[in-house]
Amino acid sequence: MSSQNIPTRDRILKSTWQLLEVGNGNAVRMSDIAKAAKISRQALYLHFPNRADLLTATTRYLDEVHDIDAKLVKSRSAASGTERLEAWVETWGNYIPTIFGVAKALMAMQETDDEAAAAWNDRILAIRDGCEKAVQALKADGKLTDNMSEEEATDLLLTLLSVRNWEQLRITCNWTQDRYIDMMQQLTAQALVKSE
Amino acid sequence: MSSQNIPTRDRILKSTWQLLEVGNGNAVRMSDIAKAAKISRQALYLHFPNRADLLTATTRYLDEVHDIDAKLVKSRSAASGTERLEAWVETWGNYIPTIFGVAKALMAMQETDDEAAAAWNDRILAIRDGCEKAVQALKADGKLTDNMSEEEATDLLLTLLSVRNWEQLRITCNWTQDRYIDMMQQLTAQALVKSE
DNA sequence: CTCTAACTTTACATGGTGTCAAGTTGACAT
DNA sequence: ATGTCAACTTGACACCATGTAAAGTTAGAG
Repeated sequence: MSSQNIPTRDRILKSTWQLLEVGNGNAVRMSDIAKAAKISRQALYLHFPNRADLLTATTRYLDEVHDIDAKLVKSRSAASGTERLEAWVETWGNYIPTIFGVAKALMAMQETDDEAAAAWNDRILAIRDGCEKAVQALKADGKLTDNMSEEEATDLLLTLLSVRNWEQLRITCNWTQDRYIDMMQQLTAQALVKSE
Repeated sequence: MSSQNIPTRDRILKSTWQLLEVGNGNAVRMSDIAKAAKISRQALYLHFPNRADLLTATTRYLDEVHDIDAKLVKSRSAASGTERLEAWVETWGNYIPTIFGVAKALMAMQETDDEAAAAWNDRILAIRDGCEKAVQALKADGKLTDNMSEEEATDLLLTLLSVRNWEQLRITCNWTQDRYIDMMQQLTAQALVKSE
């Protein structure tokens, strides 16, 4: 097994991600992860103090593996505000499937665990930042609708692009990923771009 | 205390609702409910076999108390498709705050408990029906956008009007209820009504 | 050969749900 | 007055997941 050579920590993170990925974020226990990583449940706690920490480390791991920063930089190079909004929706929307499992597990923990709540909040802030930048680009072009303030526009964009909405359309309603992206691009443009 | 005279079952349902309401659906235990209803934790199980059943009974109780059916009938009497969409968004959107606590608790249970998942799904189907009717009214008027099928339009409307989106805007982003309704009416109209 | 870091095994505390069984209480019928 | 029944109480316990604690194993580096 080549997986035996990978450092334990990485093997744990990879296993965590895979289990959450195939199970769509449902009910993955510490013991399941340990089994998948071929170590004892207790050894997990030698690497991560608790479940919340393991999950947040997994999101960081995914960000690294997929070099999300590079993709974000690319989406920021769009010429006009409308193109930038489109690019942002596409970039983030296409990243959701990757992190969905871990995100769902973190969201579920959030209700009861303060640490998990803080961790998830942190990630949301990063996404909100992307939304805000897109709104600002629109505003700079004089293309932001007069129906709302920049802050409201950011709130709305963040809400439309939520992981839950992706889950609803992509998983529950069985839309294709392309259809989801397409629809979100339309929807956000209609909502935020001034019509003339 | 007048509450001593109310039949136990009703007192339980009322307590459940109140606890979930004030706590925004967070972490209400069976023992908390028992204490609030002034009975022992075990007596709860004489009235409801488990937590999922208690929660679903609470939603039905709320539907009854607020006579939601009557409100829905009213929203269906709108003349045009666009008016009907507007009325539906307003009716449902204004009902969300009432059921939010219970809904959140039920959604949280859904991840692990099959019975809770089925119960919540049942409720969603009822709401989906409202969305579908609104879309059909739009279609009948020839006002449904050509961008999507009736089914897709229903999926989208259901997603936009989700409890999670309400929570995001109303609680997390601190929007007023009026602003929420207003924005949702705009958003759904832009997305679903044919522009000419 | 020894020390140490990474791991294993076993055991146990905690906190919530749900089950079980034996007792209490008050109203109502006979 | 007595028995019965339903609604409740009390106390104990099984289950399951997280997290803690402690003692033992093992492989590699000095």
